[in-house]
Amino acid sequence: MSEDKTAEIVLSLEIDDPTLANRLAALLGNVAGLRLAAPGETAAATIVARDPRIMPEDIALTQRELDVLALMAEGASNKMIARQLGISVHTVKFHVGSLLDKLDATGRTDAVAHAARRGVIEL
Amino acid sequence: MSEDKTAEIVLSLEIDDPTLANRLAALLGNVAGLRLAAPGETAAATIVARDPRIMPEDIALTQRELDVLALMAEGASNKMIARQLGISVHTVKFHVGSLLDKLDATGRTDAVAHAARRGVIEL
DNA sequence: CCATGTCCTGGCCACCCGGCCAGTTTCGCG
DNA sequence: CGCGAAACTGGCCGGGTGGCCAGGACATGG
Repeated sequence: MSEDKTAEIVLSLEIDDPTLANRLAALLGNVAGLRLAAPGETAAATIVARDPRIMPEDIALTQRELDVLALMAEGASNKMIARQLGISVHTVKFHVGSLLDKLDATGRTDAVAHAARRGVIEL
Repeated sequence: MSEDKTAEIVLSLEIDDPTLANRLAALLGNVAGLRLAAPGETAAATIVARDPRIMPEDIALTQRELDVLALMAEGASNKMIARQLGISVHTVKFHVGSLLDKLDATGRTDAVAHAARRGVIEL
């Protein structure tokens, strides 16, 4: 494969909105140095709709809550989290409770899902 | 706000690789009808590296397991899943057990996280 | 100095979860 | 026609989870 610096950049277009997709395709089709990927072709980059990571405002979580949240996302139990952070299980429960509250979740699984959706944590 | 059909499409560029990012920025900067988003600006679409959705191999999950998994990601309890799918809690547990096994997870939270990471489900 | 917020800990308890055992039905494939 | 895979159901039980009560320590800042 030629690693030519001037090689075309292959872009994959994954936009649900047909209008936006067509306009982008038309626009990008005329750009020298760019090429839209053929179906199934491996692209260097992908154009997706919006970006879920761009959050208008992130939730106000304390450092400790972020610690607990990160370990929760790893599937750690309260006991494991307690050991990891060097605190008691009760304290972990306390932080988990705050998390459920702030993230508007019904359980730890829901909390991790919400946090991931809002970009608070990176899965 | 002018909802002109010919308005510029604002693109956000989120590429870690500096080389690729610079080349794309240079290329796209000259395209009429396109504009790169200012920091913090809401973009119509985002350019990301590669595509996380392109998975070398997806896990072999049965339809029912996918049903259960989807509801798990919504934070639903076994009881809620059972009601939703019209099956017994025991059966839900059965499917959850298979899920934990196939996804190599230690609990339902871990299972959802793994599934999301591998693109099996969309958070 | 006292209020506020964060972090930490304990006990108690109903409920949920996951793993174990067991079984049935239905379906497609060889 | 058997045989396995998938789906479904049951009981049992130890341990995990989440909600409630209570309290204390420590730093920031009004």
